[in-house]
Amino acid sequence: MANQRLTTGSLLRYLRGNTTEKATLQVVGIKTIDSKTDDPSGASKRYRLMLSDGKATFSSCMLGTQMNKLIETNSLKENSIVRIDRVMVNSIDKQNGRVMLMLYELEVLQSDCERIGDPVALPLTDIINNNGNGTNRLETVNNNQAQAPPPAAAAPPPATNVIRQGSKALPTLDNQKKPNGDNRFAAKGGGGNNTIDKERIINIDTLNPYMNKWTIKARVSNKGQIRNYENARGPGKLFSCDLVDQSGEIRATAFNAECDKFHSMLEMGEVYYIAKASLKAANRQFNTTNNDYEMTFNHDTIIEACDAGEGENIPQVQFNFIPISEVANRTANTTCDVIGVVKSTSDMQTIVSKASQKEFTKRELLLVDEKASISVTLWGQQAEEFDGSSHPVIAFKGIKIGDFNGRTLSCFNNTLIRHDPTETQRTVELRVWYDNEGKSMDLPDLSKGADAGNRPTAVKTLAQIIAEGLGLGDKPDYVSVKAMSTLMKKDQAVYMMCPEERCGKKVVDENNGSYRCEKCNKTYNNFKWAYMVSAEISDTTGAQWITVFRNEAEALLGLTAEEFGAHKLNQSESIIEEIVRKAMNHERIFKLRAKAEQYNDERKIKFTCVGISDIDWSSHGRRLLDEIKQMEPVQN
DNA sequence: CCCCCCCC
Repeated sequence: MANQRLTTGSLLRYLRGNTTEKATLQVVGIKTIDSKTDDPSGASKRYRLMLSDGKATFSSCMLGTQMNKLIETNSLKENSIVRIDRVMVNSIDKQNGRVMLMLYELEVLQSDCERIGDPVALPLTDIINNNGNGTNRLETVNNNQAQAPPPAAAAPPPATNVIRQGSKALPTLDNQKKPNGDNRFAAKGGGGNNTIDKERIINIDTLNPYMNKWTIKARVSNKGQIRNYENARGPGKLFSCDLVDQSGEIRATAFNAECDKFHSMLEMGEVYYIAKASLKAANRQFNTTNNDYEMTFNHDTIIEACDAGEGENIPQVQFNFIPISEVANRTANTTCDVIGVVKSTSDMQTIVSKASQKEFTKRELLLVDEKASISVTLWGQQAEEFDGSSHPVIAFKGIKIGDFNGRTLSCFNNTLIRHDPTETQRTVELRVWYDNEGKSMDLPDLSKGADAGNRPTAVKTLAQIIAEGLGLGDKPDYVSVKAMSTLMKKDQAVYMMCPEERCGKKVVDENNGSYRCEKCNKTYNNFKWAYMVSAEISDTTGAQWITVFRNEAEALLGLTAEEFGAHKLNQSESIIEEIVRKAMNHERIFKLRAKAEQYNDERKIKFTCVGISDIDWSSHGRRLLDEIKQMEPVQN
């Protein structure tokens, strides 16, 4: 139907820089851009649209690649009606004053339609800087450009070749050398013809490589030291910092001359106006912000300190927290932001780096949230200065995910560590949760081999495991076996464990209400029950003794170590026998870690259970738990 | 254009 109302005049308003309105427009032409990049896969394919507002058309509208599928699925086609949800004006070629509209978000309102009206074409030139009179910019060049000789390195690219991944194909005037004196550095208060336009501040989350003439107002939320490097082009130096505003954050790096200039100027926590820097795709491996792009300060970058009080509305930092349990699902050696309560803190320790033979100091924390706990390593000065004795809420921004013994977190020296951060509601939530219940909860620890149970394993018989010599190598082997538990040392299923969170050692019951931990060299007035179950599992080919710890023992027996320990204390023999009997009468998949250990001069393969699964474990476990609970109330 | 961040 052709009766959709188009937003007359909106194209001109967009081109004049008023890009906030959500106009309804008609797509009157679609062109595929032959990107001529090195990438033949078509991944960088782009579409250029001609849009009509009923009265005017504009033919240089670049469609964001994430919407390519609209065209490829034939949802967006010639004469479709769309609503423009996010658009920006981009000056692509200042020599000739050409501009384009970047379409970042749009919605197809009506796929099939007839052509509406008889619109005329708007010029492709910079209407913003020509006061909307539509004349070619060459006739009204501004002073900067009038004095500038044509830059040798920047022949205007053909319009169809302009938008690509990466910035190399996108020379803008901002990247070219300005001949008229040193206007690269605007001192506070400004001066000259290259001061910052504070009236047109844009949000950090809208920055992209295809725009220029932007200014951001941002706080330095993290600042690195100057580092030296050496590569094929010789030695160099750099520093990086993170910049935030209310919309988001971005990483920025300065090399060599800019490194010297801006490292001394930018202060951690202060707010600055920043204009004219290069933008490129963020390197996910090293970028701890959530921005798709990162910034490089260049020759033309202008940074001006914000006057006192002017930056009050700019946040201190942007966190993108993931729950601790989610760390288990993330790729190792990437970074993330987490927040939690410090449940325990180790003393300072010293290690020697294998690579450099240098000594490093460290401290380990156990960080907890409502669902899980994880080991966090602090290094050097950060470790020395850390005081976790009051169980503070700590936020980490840009912390590295490691995969030792499950999942761990390890601080970089640019990891931001914040005690009781005020910018997030989580601080209060976690404080209340921890003080009321969290401090006495026993949560799954991602740093205690949690991921071992998740790795894919082959299913083999017990005879195959022995015949193939699994576990005899230097590294452990993981294998699954379909088997039934046939024997269990029920009297030794639980032991009294040191109450210290990171210890795990067996304590000696001194039979006077105190319990001695030799590892901690301390005497406690309490202990924790912990599982270490020796069980024999059997299949049709053989039998094997295995050791079953916490999570798997809970799955095997259907109750917690604390509950089991309570029955043991009560000397409820019949209940324990019933629990064990129920655990033994059906087949399950046991996931095992096989690893040879030396016992005097005998090499023996030790099998540790790292996972137990059942055909329908959840309903079975609940049934088992319900039955046990009906027998006798569990005492805590 | 860097990108090291350590050990069990």
